Amino acid sequence: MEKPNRYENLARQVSAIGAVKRGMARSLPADCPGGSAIVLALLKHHGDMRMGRVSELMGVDTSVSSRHVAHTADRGWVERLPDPVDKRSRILRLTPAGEDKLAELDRRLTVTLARHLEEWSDDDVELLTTLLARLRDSFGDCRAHHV
Amino acid sequence: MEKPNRYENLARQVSAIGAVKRGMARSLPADCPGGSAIVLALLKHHGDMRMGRVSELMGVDTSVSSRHVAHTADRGWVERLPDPVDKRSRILRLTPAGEDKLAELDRRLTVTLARHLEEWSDDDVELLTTLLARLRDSFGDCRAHHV
DNA sequence: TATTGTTATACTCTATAACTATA
DNA sequence: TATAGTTATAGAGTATAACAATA
Repeated sequence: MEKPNRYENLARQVSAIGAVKRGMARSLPADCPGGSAIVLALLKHHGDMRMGRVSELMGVDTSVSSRHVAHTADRGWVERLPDPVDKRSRILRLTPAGEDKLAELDRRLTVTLARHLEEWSDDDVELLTTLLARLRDSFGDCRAHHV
Repeated sequence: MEKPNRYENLARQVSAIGAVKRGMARSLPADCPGGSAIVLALLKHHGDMRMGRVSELMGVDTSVSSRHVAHTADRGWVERLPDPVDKRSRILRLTPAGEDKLAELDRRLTVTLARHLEEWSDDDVELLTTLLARLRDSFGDCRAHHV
């Protein structure tokens, strides 16, 4: 019940946002955990990329993204193509089955968000989206071994 | 690389905010995992409360909050007092040791956030904080068994 | 030597279910 | 019967370290 410092409220709200993330995750089908959904969305939004780029965008260690991508590849949603200029690397590409899966995820997610955010204006949704992107950007590449 | 629907960008940014949460969590001391830190912050901000209120504010099942609170109580940061009007319930209260611990967490957190958010104005920090609180509020009590 | 990616292991957080005690 | 809280178990997510293949 005391005077908060400049960041205390922000920190508490960022922590609380985990509840929203879990609410969104509950709209996912049983065969697609959250990590896989993020991989599909990143490939759709940014196009083909290497493994390292996935871990960079997710802000996790490469060991983590490797497992998430393996899950999507096992189900035929993503293919891992050889990189012609670096034989150590692999190029990730969304398959047609992956496109279909992502479309299902988007349908489910839209239903969930439309239900909870019906009173939000388009402008407010966009403003929050922009600020979150900026926050993420301010933290830079915050994977553990880079700190 | 296609036209996103109304919520696609927001969903991706909410997912990405996990990286910021992990970055903040790395500023915590070894004896205080994130769940314990949240419990201490909630008691400081909202004052004494029952177990059920903690799970409500954290947006998790009571089994989860029970474990987090137990961790803080084991270390003497929180005491669980009997509720005079309901013998099933327990009232949680921050101890002086808990106050000290929370002060340490705030110091560490402020250092971390000040480093990453140095280019943010106070107004923008406050705006994002407000929007996050509203987002959390729009999702209501999104614990699993209430959906 | 350094880098890209994979795998094994351990830790944190969470939900479900079964349980105790009390309302 | 219903509710407040605890505990056991299982699952998802992540980081560290060790490793193989290539640059």
